[in-house]
Amino acid sequence: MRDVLDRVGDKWSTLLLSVLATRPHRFSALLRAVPDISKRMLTQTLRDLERDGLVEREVFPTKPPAVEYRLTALGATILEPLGGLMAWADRSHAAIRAARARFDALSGL
Amino acid sequence: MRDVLDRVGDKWSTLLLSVLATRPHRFSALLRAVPDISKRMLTQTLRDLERDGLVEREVFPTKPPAVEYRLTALGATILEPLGGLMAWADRSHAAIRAARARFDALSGL
DNA sequence: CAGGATCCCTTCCGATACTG
DNA sequence: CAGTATCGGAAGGGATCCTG
Repeated sequence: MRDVLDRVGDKWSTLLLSVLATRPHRFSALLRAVPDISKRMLTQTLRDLERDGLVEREVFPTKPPAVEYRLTALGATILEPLGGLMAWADRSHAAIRAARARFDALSGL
Repeated sequence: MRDVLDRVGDKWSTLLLSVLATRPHRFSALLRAVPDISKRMLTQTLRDLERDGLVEREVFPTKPPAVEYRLTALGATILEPLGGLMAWADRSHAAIRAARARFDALSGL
């Protein structure tokens, strides 16, 4: 249970899942689509998602090789609950930032 | 957006929110209700949740002091989307574990 | 192009001891 | 009871270089 949510809670995982939700992407396309992610973290996060069966990897034996990543059927099922959470975050981020500002102001006294 | 999900992705935060969903708890009660959390992490996680306005803290000036933590109205609103995700995790953990076993078996060749 | 390997710095976090 | 303070090991993750 916890390890499942750990993956969802991972910043890069959620971003990658939402990028792949639209259409399959190649490695370098993901690198461009997700600014600030390093090659290292992209590789590692994709491996984790693949290991969990949320993403699948297809290698085209061209020269130079191309690799495409896409959501699996299982991976597609997480989009709805994940979207619910992102919608909540979107609805609530103003209230959260206000709460933080209030808290920090009181702490700074 | 990311920092909001970071808090949700935090293992202890989600556990504390679901414990507090039933009723308010005192510090020591939370310590007992969430096995394996250290005093340090409990304090820190509660501060973060309080800072974000999801949890509120009430101090009773007794001797020795008692402190009660409860969800705020904002904190209560996250329970539904969070529940959706936990339900997904519950539905999918078998498939995920199977995918992991398959992946690890192929990696070990 | 896609990714493995290495170095190294930073952050996380548990254990322990102390306080109002 | 409900914390705070400090230390030290473990883990996260960026930068860089190398390869099929």
